Amino acid sequence: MAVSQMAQSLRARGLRVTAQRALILETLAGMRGHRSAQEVFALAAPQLPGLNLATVYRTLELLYQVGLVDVLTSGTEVQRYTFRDSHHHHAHLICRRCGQMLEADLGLIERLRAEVEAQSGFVIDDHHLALNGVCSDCSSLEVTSESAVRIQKE
Amino acid sequence: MAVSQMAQSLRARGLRVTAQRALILETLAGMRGHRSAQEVFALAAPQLPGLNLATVYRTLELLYQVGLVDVLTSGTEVQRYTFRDSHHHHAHLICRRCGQMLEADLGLIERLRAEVEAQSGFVIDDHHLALNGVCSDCSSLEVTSESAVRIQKE
DNA sequence: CTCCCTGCAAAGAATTTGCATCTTC
DNA sequence: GAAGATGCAAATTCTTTGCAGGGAG
Repeated sequence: MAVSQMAQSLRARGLRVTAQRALILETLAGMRGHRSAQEVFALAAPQLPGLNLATVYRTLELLYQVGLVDVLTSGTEVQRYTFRDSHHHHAHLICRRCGQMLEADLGLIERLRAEVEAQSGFVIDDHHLALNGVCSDCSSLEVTSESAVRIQKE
Repeated sequence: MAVSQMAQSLRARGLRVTAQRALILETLAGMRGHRSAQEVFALAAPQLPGLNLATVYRTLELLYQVGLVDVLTSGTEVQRYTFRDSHHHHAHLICRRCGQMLEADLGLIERLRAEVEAQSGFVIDDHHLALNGVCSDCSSLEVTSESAVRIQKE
């Protein structure tokens, strides 16, 4: 379970294990995809009456620093966190038009890691490859209705 | 020059070329690295009295959708934009502790592109590889002062 | 028993929107 | 001249902070 690993990581740094932290981590771990602090809060709050949004912000940031959680933002978006369980090597395909985000699996990234670590002195524990472009739906739309295409949000 | 390309991209979509848009694009193009809307505004405003921050936000978002500009956010940060000139194939190394961001060049990513395009139907025009970890400075610090290390922001 | 954490509430930022007016095509 | 853009200012959201009380080690 994720929480026991968290306890270890926190204690190793003299940080404390609390009900809030455990709940927030488990909530994030249980959610699919990349979630914002607000989303995590919405789902976790009912489980622990009195839980505060500020605590969620503080905890996610802390879990990120400790390395249990990853952060990313795609397109024009707010900060999003992901639980770091399986090290899945996938890329994110982000469409400039509709903003949709797909995931594409690929196992080639891992190869870069050792190389980069050696060069930089970094200890890399996660990666995120974002590919920007236009998805097939949006690009076909463009061809169809010519230059009359309006740019819209969402 | 960047502006002429912009004119083309905009007109192709029935969008207009204005002094503000030209200035914002040129300003971003002239700045190194990844800049926030606020930074672009600060530098551009003196050039065009009356320029409004809201316009900068609207314009950067538009330039992103049109594909002239890229967006990214690393670690715990605000939205940042970059002018898309040279397609430099580099990765960003982001430290969980101090938040510093280094760039590491590597030319292997390009290979993935065709593959991913074929699989997904996306037309990819930019990429961004973020590698999260702990930089050498921070990791040596940890070893030295043991578990007494406090986690701090910035 | 000592700090670390959390809840609360208020402060700050960062972004977005409505609308009247000015411009580009 | 018509539809698109911009400037302003207000409204939203998202995040962060100061503090006093509660809780983990």
